[in-house]
Amino acid sequence: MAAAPRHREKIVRSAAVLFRRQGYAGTGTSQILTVSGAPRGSLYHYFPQGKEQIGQAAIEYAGDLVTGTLARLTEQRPTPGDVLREYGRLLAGWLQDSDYRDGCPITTTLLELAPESEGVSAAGRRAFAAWTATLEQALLAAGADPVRAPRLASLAIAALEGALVLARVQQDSTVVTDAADDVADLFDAATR
Amino acid sequence: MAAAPRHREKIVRSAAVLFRRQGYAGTGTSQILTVSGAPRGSLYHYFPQGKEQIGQAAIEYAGDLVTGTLARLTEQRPTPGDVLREYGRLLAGWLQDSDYRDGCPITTTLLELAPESEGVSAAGRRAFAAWTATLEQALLAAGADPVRAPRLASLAIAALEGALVLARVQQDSTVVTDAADDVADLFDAATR
DNA sequence: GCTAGCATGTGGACCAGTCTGTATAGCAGG
DNA sequence: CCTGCTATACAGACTGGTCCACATGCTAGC
Repeated sequence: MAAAPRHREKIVRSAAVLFRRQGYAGTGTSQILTVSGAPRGSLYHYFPQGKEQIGQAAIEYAGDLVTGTLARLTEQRPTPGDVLREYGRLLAGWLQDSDYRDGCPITTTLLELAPESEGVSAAGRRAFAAWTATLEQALLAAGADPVRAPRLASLAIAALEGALVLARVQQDSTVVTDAADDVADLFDAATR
Repeated sequence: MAAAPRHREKIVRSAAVLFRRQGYAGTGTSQILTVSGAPRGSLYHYFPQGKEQIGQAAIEYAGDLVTGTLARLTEQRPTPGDVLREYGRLLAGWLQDSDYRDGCPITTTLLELAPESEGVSAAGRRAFAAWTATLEQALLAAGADPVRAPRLASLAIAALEGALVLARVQQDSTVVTDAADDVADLFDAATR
């Protein structure tokens, strides 16, 4: 080895931030390079398949962050309903703090590339699966019906995902906390 | 007047289809022209503010189609819950028929441009407002609590919106019908 | 009722800039 | 000295947008 690989991480992180705000096609590789401070050579050294591979890496990176946050909340909060309520509040706060620019970190890229790009679709599938699995485990641990749990978990992710779109367009994050609270009530009812 | 304006409509319709599948930035004006059969001059004749104005027109066009569908269902189906269940089935069918390419017709463009582009954001706001208003009216007509109705309507749109993203990535439309059915049960409970 | 003039819309050539991706030279560390 | 990485110059395709000559069909004036 030589010259520590300083740039790979910065490229992925910068790409994730930019894709989240302006979308995949709306973000040029040059912009990723400017923001990350990496030279073009490094980009194609780490990502020989080019931009699409960066899209995949960015989704994996951002997806893991969300999974980690959900897992942490699951440990901290007493019930699955409270996990969801708290996560809704977190999302609403981030949205407001960014002037309604930072929505879901993977949705935009996925909508632009899925199902056309297989690699990106697979990364998105893994991310969504991990998120729903985390909620599903929490529901099962709280005594929910094994048939009902996965469906409720998917509903929660879908509702939050959609609420983030509405909130961004309406520049009002109420819909996010409201949706989280409503589905959380369903969680409560299913684990009582 | 002279030379009947043949091309405007075709430009908007083609743009709506393309934006829905590949996103706004991922669709070039040349592609819109090829698909619509219009010449470049016509595009900038009808849309002097260029591509962004087409994005706005495409959102208005697609938004009105959805509003119309929801209004029609509201007349045909006995309860708001049944409207939602039926609409979920329609969406799932369209998604499957298009090999999971045709999701929500306005989400992708909105996520790419909102809140940066004011015109596009406003068009999206109007579309979402019309959709939720249609469901809200149905809920109120069925005797739902005036405080609860708008919130339930927003939840329904958010859940469907998010479910369409999940379904497209997972190439499985079950989540759409499931989400619609779950929220429809809430509609039923609120109008009983 | 003819025609000149005019607004509306068509068709496409063209431009400057940007895009993704390639090629290759240089550099640091084992 | 060889390998992993950095750094930059460059290429070809394509982008959104401008411009202008031309076709079309209504209307005012005679």
